[in-house]
Amino acid sequence: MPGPYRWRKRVEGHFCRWTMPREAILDLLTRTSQHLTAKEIYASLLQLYPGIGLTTVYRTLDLLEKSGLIKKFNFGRGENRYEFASENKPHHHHLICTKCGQIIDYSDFANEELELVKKTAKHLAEKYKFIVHDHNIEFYGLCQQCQKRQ
Amino acid sequence: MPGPYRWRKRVEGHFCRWTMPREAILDLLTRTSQHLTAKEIYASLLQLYPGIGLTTVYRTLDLLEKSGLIKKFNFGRGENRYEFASENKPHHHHLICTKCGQIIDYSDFANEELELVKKTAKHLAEKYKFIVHDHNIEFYGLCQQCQKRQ
DNA sequence: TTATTAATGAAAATGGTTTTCATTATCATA
DNA sequence: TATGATAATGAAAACCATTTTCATTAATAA
Repeated sequence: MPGPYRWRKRVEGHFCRWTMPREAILDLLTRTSQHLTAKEIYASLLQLYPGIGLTTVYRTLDLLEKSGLIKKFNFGRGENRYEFASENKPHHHHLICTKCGQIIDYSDFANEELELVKKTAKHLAEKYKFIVHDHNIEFYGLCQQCQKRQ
Repeated sequence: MPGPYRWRKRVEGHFCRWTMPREAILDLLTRTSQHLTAKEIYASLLQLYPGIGLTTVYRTLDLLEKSGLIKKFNFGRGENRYEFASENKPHHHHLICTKCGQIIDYSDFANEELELVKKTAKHLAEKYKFIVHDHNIEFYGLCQQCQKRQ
């Protein structure tokens, strides 16, 4: 684990207390490009932080999500997956292979997409009086490898 | 339950045998505009078909989904929800209230959206050698009622 | 009508996630 | 820099949607 409490300042106001497990979980998510499950995070941290509990991982992920620092996704495979959400990180969506579960981030046509999304959100706000906070776009199909071994 | 086996013809080729539970489940999904869970379907059918088992509901939903007659959604609330998928039914997506879970179907800007989706799918096929079979767009936010009682 | 075997339903198992509760550790205050 | 209030933790149990098992039932081809 890196120097303790590197994230404390970035996180101020969101939490009563900043602790080692919280630091470790957030730090791991900022360092990976993968979309990890709670169990994967737990397994990964267990090496550096033998005392950590899976319960704490779930609780911390919940808190981090509620404070907007990470995003939670369910790609229809039974478990939730998490990724770090930064203002700096480019807006992106996901390609999901329905065979092997591989997830690819893409951000192509982000401008056109954002334009349509904004327009739609505005329209929906008027038509349904629905306030849009977030949106999600995903494509399902087969990745290159799974096409071959089909 | 309506006349038995009304759906048999529409379903030919997808199943070895067409049975009462299958008829009842598919029929229910074609008659509702809601996005039902397995348990909701089970509870609803129990009145008309007292012998039915929840296991059969799950198994049938699985088969119906695999044969493309229904679609499965996970709106991040722990259970899957199902809706009838017909060629006649207009292409639509969902607004999900993050507070009460209400789901609204919308199909505004369907043409523009489909255009962008097609273009993106084609681009992704080239760039990532990924074959797109399906896509999903959803907006998360607050419905009118939940804005008031916020 | 019968035989084959797919489909069913009850009960048990599974697996991701949440809750409970006694213990530990953070941090504001002295 | 102690200290005390209480937030956070971890282990175990509970929860809950879904899947599996297996003996029984029922659909369909012959």
